[in-house]
Amino acid sequence: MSPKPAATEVKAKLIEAAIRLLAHGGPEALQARKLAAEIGASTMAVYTHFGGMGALVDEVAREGFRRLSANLGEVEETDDPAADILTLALAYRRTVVDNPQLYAVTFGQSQPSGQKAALGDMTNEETRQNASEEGREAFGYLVRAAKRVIDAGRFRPAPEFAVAAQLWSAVHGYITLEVAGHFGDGRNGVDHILIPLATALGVGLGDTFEAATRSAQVSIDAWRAKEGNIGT
Amino acid sequence: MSPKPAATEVKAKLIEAAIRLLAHGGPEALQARKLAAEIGASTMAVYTHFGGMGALVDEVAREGFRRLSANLGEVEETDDPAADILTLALAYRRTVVDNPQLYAVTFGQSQPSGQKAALGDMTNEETRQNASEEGREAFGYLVRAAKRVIDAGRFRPAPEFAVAAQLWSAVHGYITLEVAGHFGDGRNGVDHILIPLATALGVGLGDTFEAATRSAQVSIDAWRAKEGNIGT
DNA sequence: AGCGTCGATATAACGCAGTTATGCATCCAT
DNA sequence: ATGGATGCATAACTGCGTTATATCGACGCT
Repeated sequence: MSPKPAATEVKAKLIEAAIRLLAHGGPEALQARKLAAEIGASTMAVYTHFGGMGALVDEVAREGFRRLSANLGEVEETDDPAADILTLALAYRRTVVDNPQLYAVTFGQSQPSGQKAALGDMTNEETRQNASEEGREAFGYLVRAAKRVIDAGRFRPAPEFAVAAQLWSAVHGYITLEVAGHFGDGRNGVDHILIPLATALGVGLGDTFEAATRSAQVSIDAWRAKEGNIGT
Repeated sequence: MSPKPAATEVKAKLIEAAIRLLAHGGPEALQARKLAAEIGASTMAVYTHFGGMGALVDEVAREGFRRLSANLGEVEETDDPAADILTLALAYRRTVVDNPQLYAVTFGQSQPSGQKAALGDMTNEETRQNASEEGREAFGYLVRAAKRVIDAGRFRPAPEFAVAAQLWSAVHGYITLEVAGHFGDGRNGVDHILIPLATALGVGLGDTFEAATRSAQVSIDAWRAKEGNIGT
């Protein structure tokens, strides 16, 4: 019937369709039958290529990490590494805010309809490791940035992993809560919470208040120029 | 058949059973049929008392917030408000770590099996508001603590809501990531990430490094005495 | 006290999700 | 060219939330 459509194309098209449906209809739109209809195939496609919806969702989660990594990778390293950290934070936020549904899945915060659980399967080492593997690359950008700030003498000497983990906690926590709707509209949250948070954390990690504020302003100016000062 | 079992007892028993099953079997154990069997009733109990699984899960989420509030409320206010903040953070963490499945539901990170979505229904104002209402009380403890630190002159003058939101972001982010398994075992994460993070944020918010470190130590000592220095 | 009404529940069935069984059609190797 | 293997569509199976229906018990009124 179908003239053998380029083999593994189907797999990619399924993930692509999954992310598209996810963005529009939310997690409940992520269903085998809907996905199959979307790419003009039967539900069997899900099973021949992934083995089940669970594995497909895992792939979607990994793709989210990949896109996050890509977006963080686009942040150029300037000669002000402290500013780069806030720029990374803002890029992190933009990525998640632009597609909250995808990142709800990526961070395991939402498990669409089927069986497997988010935290329930944290005993499942394999799944956890796989997801972390992809996440580690994204985290790597923070580690690298942290090292540069320390090397520049702006942050106190410390293991860059621990410093990056603190930055990650703050930024990830902020974004999670903003997307959950706890901080009013996005612009307000960024101005009054995320930016002060990043600045304060920088100061606490060793930067001077003045230098941290100046670096933040540099990053903010670039951000406003890029994203436009109005918006989500 | 049943001698009219105290009317609204059933509702409470359902939520209780839900939390118990959740803790053991994860989100996938949160099913109408399992809940009914657990309390020795039929699935109709869910519908007469809640209207559906969605509303029951919402109630479970609220109960999670109530327990969190209760645990935060048990933190006494000492004459070192900066130490109190870390104590609150540690109590927050303990609450979540002791029952990660419950708080995955509470924070809307996991939607067991049925229909409604976590972030998908963030357009549903009512649900969002209700959940936030209960969460606001827990958040209130942070706001109050933030105000006390500012009033004591340890933090720079600032709107206490913004300060509390920054603290909340950092702590919530850390806990989320620790529970997701990104920070190795708990003790390691607390020592190398959460405590330095809280201390650094305190410094950035206006405290001196020495005072912040001293206050942190006060809180840590109390924590170790209470929880025992070995453990999750 | 008798009777009617109403609310809660058990039973059973419905709809829709993931999944699986089966057969066919297409492609590759021999 | 033929035989096996692979991908896929169809259709049936399971288990979930949910709903329809009938029944049972309690309460209020006369």
